[in-house]
Amino acid sequence: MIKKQLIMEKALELFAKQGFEATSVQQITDYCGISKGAFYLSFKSKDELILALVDHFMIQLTSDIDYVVNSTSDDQKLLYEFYYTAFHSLYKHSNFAKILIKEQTHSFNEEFIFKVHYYDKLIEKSILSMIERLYSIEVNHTKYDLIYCIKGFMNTYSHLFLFYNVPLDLDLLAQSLVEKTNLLARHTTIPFISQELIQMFKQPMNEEVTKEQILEIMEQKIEEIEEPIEKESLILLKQQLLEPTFGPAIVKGLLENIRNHPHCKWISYLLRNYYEFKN
Amino acid sequence: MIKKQLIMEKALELFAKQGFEATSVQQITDYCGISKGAFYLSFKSKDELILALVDHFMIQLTSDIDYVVNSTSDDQKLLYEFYYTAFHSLYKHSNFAKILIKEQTHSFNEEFIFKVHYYDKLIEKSILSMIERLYSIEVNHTKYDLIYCIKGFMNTYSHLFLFYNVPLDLDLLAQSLVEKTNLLARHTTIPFISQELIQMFKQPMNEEVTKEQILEIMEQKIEEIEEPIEKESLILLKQQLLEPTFGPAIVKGLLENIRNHPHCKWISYLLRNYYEFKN
DNA sequence: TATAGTAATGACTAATCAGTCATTTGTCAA
DNA sequence: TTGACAAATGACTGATTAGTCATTACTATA
Repeated sequence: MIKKQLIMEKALELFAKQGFEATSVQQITDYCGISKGAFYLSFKSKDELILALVDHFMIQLTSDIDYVVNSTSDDQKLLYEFYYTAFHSLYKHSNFAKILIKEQTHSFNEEFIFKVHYYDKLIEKSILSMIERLYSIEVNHTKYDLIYCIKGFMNTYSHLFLFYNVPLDLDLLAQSLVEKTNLLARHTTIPFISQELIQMFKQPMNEEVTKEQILEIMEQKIEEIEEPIEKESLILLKQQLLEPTFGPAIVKGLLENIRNHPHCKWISYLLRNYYEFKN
Repeated sequence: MIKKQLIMEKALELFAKQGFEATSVQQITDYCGISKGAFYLSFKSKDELILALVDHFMIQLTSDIDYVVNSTSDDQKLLYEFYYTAFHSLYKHSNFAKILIKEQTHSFNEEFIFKVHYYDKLIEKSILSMIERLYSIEVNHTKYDLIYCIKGFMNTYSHLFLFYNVPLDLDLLAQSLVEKTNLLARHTTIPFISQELIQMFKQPMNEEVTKEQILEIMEQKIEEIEEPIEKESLILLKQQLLEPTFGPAIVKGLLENIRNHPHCKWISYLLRNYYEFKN
């Protein structure tokens, strides 16, 4: 399991620098100081490795964004917190973000595209719930256009620190985009993404994650994790899921315990949605 | 010369569909119905082919944009015409635009990146002159931020028809982005791209194209082109460049004659800048 | 220490690729 | 018809790749 993480970390660096296809398995194993055979003990193929990377990081980005949208009670601060968190997360995982942008349009692996698309839809869902809360009905016929602009801003402005090494002033960036977003939200009268085009945004993304699937992931993570607090919190949350005994305060507290563990972000996200802890 | 165009056309399709690296020379030649050896009679390498494609299409995009900015006299319509023309050009050359976006971040070839960057700066220059004309001083400390947003809009919204097959309503798209751009231009108070960050935008791009270089390119094109009007216009313009004899009206007319020939866009751009036909 | 079972190795295979070049085919003028 | 030159061919080379597997090294228990 430790070996798997080593490979993922080292491969991440190489993929970000050279691209996925331009990086050979040999290069990765040399950089890790292990043999080629050892690589295939951890991953069935090179493709499986990149899919693991996508899951690992998109889970963090997705749940960071979802969390901030659902936990920020002050509407005045919400948009700022959203941009701040989103760019903070992208910056923290710069190498992954580079891979994401570089390989997004390369259809070398169908499952890769599908996975990225899946998480992208989740993020879109968070953004939608945020703008509906902030601008309510006044923005109803322009809201899909607005989502698209917000995602566009995220993409466009992240290039600055990802590829041009521009020093990142997170506070200023968030402030600047808050202003822009507010301007567009409050004064746009001619949306391009109209009612007709929304279909495009709504294609898949109907599959709900079932309780059984959540339990399965939890059991897996309980094995992996070593930190005592997080591990016990997970075990208790699993029991709670099988047989509700604790009140909402305890559950929320337990969720808070695991929220920042990189391996628990996904569970945290799934459970929050399951219990509908919106704020 | 005809062979070269055949290869470029067929390769363009394949690159757009599969990506540059994923397309083999064998595939291109099979698709053209020629042998592998014949390919290397037209291009020294696979890299030379993509560089030729970049030049061919970026010249058209760059000069389309520059022309519309410099020839639209009505300020009220300028921004609309800009977006309309830019997206029209991107749509017309969809296959190339796909390649551009797919390979932009892949540093497989340094010269490719350099070339794209070069034309990008030219477009940026056109945008800057446009917004300085439209909003003058009022937008002075936010103008680089505004350029970045405009380029971001172009990127973001072109994805819709390039990768999602969204039917393109050019008029609506232009209207929608005009509104957005005006909102940002007139009300932004917190730019992210500040005075300090402008340096990034100003790095290279000092090399002026000399008269000799223009003449060289013209001679080359005169050989290539068969249409009588365009050919004669080029010959006259070349004479004019060596020894000015005609008045500005004739020169402008001759420029207009060659403006829409796909092989003359670059010359047209260079000559307009040389004579400073700003409107 | 002996043994069984697991982890790790790296030489190997089969496939793919860009680019070359000896050979063949086609096209002129004499 | 001939001969000279140019255009076109495709088998070939050498390099690189993902993935395999027989062999070796290591570890823990008896």
